[in-house]
Amino acid sequence: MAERTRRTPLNRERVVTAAVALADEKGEPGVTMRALAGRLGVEAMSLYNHVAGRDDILDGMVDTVFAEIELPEAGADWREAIRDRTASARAALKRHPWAVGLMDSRRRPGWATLRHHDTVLGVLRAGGFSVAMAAHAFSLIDSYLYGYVLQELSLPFSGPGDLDEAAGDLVRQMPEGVYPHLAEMAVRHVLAEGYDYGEEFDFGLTLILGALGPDEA
Amino acid sequence: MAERTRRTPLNRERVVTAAVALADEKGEPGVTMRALAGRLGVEAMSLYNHVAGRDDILDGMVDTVFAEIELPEAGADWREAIRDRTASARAALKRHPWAVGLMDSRRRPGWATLRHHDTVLGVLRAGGFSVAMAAHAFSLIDSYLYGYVLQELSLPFSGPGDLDEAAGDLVRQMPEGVYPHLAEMAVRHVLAEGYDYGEEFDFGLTLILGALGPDEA
DNA sequence: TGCGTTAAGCTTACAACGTAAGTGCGATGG
DNA sequence: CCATCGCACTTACGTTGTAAGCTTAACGCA
Repeated sequence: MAERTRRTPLNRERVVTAAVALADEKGEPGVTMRALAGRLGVEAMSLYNHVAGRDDILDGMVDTVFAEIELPEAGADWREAIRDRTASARAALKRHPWAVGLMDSRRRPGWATLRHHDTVLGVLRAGGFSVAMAAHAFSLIDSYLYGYVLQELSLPFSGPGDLDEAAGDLVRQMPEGVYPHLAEMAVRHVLAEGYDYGEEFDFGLTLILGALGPDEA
Repeated sequence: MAERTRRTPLNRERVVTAAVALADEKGEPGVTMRALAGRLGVEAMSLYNHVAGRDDILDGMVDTVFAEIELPEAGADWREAIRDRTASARAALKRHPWAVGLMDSRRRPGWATLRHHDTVLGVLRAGGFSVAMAAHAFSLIDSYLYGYVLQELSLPFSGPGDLDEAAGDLVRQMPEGVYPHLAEMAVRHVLAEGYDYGEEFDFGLTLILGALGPDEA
């Protein structure tokens, strides 16, 4: 009787949540069935009572990330709404750096993902976009968002002004004059004081949002 | 003496090339050291005489994809040049669908990658872009490109007008009216005759290229 | 000609992975 | 009180990347 609540019951959500935390700490390959089970105080095979397998867990993880993105309010100005939701999405994707890498292998969107996409489309439609134009805008904005984060993650430097070790090696190995424009960019721009790649994002988003608009045709 | 050329000698390039072919056929997880060795008529451990390990092979594969992208000619109009190279890049990334998924985990660009980036920067600089503006443009264009391909690959349909099985299930399971805008988009746009997601790409690229330009400041 | 060095194959072995199969226990419902 | 069943457990298998060591063929030089 003293052990009535000896352990909180497992379920799919608890498994996926633990998997997200584990991936945040050790990266996506760190999410092994045994490690995940260990963190939940359970043996590996017990997880199969709640999820279909590792792949199912990865699907759930991606959906969890989408669930973290703040949905825009329906009433607001569409540009404002898209800007907010894009910032929130970018933050979520950087908080869980494994998410972008998983996206291209997941073919089954979860309900949070669907809900998110539906809401964004709703904002555009409410802003006066035709169905076709909303599709264009949606594709363009999200392509930019995902692609930007993808590049951000594979950058050889992490913060303003500091290259990491690998990049340092690379630059040092670069024979003089072979990649002149790359060298110019590195020296005169990226390594210049105060540069932050994060600000690059706003430039592109502003350009895109400025050029986009509901069609009058 | 009859066996002088009993087998063509192995080297890093042959290993990586075989890995690319294997990944094209079986996907990235299909590239196992044993399978790869088998295709080269060799045992798994022999590969380690030519590459540092599986990770090194993956690095090489990504660089191979960049090597396949046609470099723009230096003299041409920058918009034309960027458009051509973007089309070539998109084709290469679709020819090797595993490449985008690998990009975010590779931190060591190969020389083909560097050469490619350098040439693109060169085109922009020659077109009159300042260093800072070239960085903006480069980031924006490539983000769009990679993000677009990423989305394209995770789409639940493959060609115009046909959903694949998983997507069919999904649409059927969608409770009426829960994702109204998604449903509208599916019915009135995506599933409409003649729709091809590939054309979506040009819309975004044209918009971006139209809004970009060398700075006069 | 013969010998030492070296490059690049080979075999063996191991820990860690995902998961199929089957066992056992504790709570719940008739 | 007993049957059922959900859920965790143990065991086991095939596959993975790769460390360690062995073998052999080619080559430089005495």
